[in-house]
Amino acid sequence: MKNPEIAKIFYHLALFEEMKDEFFKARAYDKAARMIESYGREIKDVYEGGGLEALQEIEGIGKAISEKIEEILQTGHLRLYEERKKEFPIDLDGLTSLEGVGPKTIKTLYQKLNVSTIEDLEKVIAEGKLKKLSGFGEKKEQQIRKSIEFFKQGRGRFLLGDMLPSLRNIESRLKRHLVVQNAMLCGSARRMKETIGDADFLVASDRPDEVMSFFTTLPEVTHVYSKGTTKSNVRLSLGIDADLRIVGKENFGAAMQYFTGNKDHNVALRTMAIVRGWKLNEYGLYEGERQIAGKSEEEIYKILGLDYIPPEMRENNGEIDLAANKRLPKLIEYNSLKGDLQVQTNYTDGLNSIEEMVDAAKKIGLEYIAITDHTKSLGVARGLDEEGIADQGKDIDKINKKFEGFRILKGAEVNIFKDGTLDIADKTLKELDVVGASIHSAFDLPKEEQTRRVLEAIENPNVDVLFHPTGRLINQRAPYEIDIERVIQKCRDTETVLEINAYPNRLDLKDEYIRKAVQIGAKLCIDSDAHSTLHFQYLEYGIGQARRGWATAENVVNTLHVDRFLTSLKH
DNA sequence: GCCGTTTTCGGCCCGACTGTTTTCAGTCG
Repeated sequence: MKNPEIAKIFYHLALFEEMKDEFFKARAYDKAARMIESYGREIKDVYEGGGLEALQEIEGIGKAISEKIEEILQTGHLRLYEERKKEFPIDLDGLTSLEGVGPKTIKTLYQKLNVSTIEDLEKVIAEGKLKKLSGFGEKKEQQIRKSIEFFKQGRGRFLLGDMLPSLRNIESRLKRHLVVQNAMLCGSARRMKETIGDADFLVASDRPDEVMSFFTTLPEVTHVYSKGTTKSNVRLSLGIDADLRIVGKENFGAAMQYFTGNKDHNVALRTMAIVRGWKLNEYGLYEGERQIAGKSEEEIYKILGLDYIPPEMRENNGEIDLAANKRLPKLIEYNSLKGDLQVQTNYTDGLNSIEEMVDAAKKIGLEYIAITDHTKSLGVARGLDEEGIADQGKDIDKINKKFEGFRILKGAEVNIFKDGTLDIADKTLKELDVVGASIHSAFDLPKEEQTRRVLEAIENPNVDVLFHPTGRLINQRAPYEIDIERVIQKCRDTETVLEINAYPNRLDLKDEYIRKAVQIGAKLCIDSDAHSTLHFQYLEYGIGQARRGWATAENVVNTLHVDRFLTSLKH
């Protein structure tokens, strides 16, 4: 069983415990579920490698939960979970996804009205039974009805790249508002997480009423869930929900820290504060009544004895220990890329000409790009054959003469056949500056076969880069089955570069694999996979992902100037 | 159920908003 499925069982156990008023057990299950869900390796592999003891090494997993995991892995289910489901045969995923409906409401609905699904809930509302329950009323019924409506419109996590431009636009309008002293988009967007569930805006102002009215009446706002003096929650026309929190400017840093998260990182900091006899909340760090930090994020980390931790690292994955020991890596900076190694043009499925792509690349500060159009076995993209590649090379030679201080590199995105061979002859590949290899067919090979296929391609001395190494499309297609650790290892051994594809729905490698690559010293690059001049802006998401994977500039080959970059490639 | 820089027992992050409650419970982040 895979991590998300195991995590789900514990999330559900947490809900059941909460229904039974066992809050601390619930918290323990919830924490274990979150750890499992975000764990870098398959829990199954951890267990098979080191048994119960290895499981208990994971924070939040002790004796009882490790034994439950063992039972799940050995038998495929958990007796306790089956019993709870019998006791409360309820569609938890459905009902908990309704805003304003939590475990207590679910329990009451089930026990008093026999509601176990959203459909049941709609029915008792229609029959007028809901508002007659004690603790429920007209308003509550309205709220739930509205939640059901929104649920049906579809919710979920949104691609960072789909949301960030619009959210930043709102952020900058908040910033410019006359009574706003400071404004910031926090939450998972600030951590540059590949997908975000909602948007968290933070504002410093001493006239919160005016800001709150401004925010809740933005043209993008389609519904106001709640509006208070310091906090409100709305739905935006983008489909995503947004929170606004308003604090005084003396609290802004503490609030930034708090609303950037993640939750586990915050809990760890709060615990550090408690150990020192202090209290940390969104208003500041307090010794008794006295605020000892809060104006800036930096001072909070400093007083807690930590180096400043960049938002992208705040996942409680060991960053706090590193910060305490002054050993945080110096993450790659957002403006540090000199080149882009995957660019398509109108020779195949790109929209723009080579010249247009060069102009756009220059505008965002790049010094070189590799033109890597698709190759012949990708029929849908009208991929180039050996002759087409040679012709394009001649064109590139001509165009290169037109641009001062910019270099167009010759490249290709070649396809890896099922047997690990490539669709372009080695003789042609040898002439190119940058050869990227990728999988565009037979996504569903068994793991061992898929892994061998990719390892074979990496061993080809002409292959410089492995493009989008796991093939996933976020929210659309699962990664293909592959032993990514072996692939990373082989890339290091052969000096093949692993791509971090910055396209918003790829972000492939993902953060935890980047960390693996960084740990063992494999080389990385960050590419836009641009199919149009507009796509170079995606590089920012790739850098964000690299930072989430703790990569430094030294780990990323396209931070090098062009000549040094070319000599860094394998020969 | 987890965990240990006061601890192997006795704590467990903390505050805002809403609704139905006249002092608080539930939910959310």
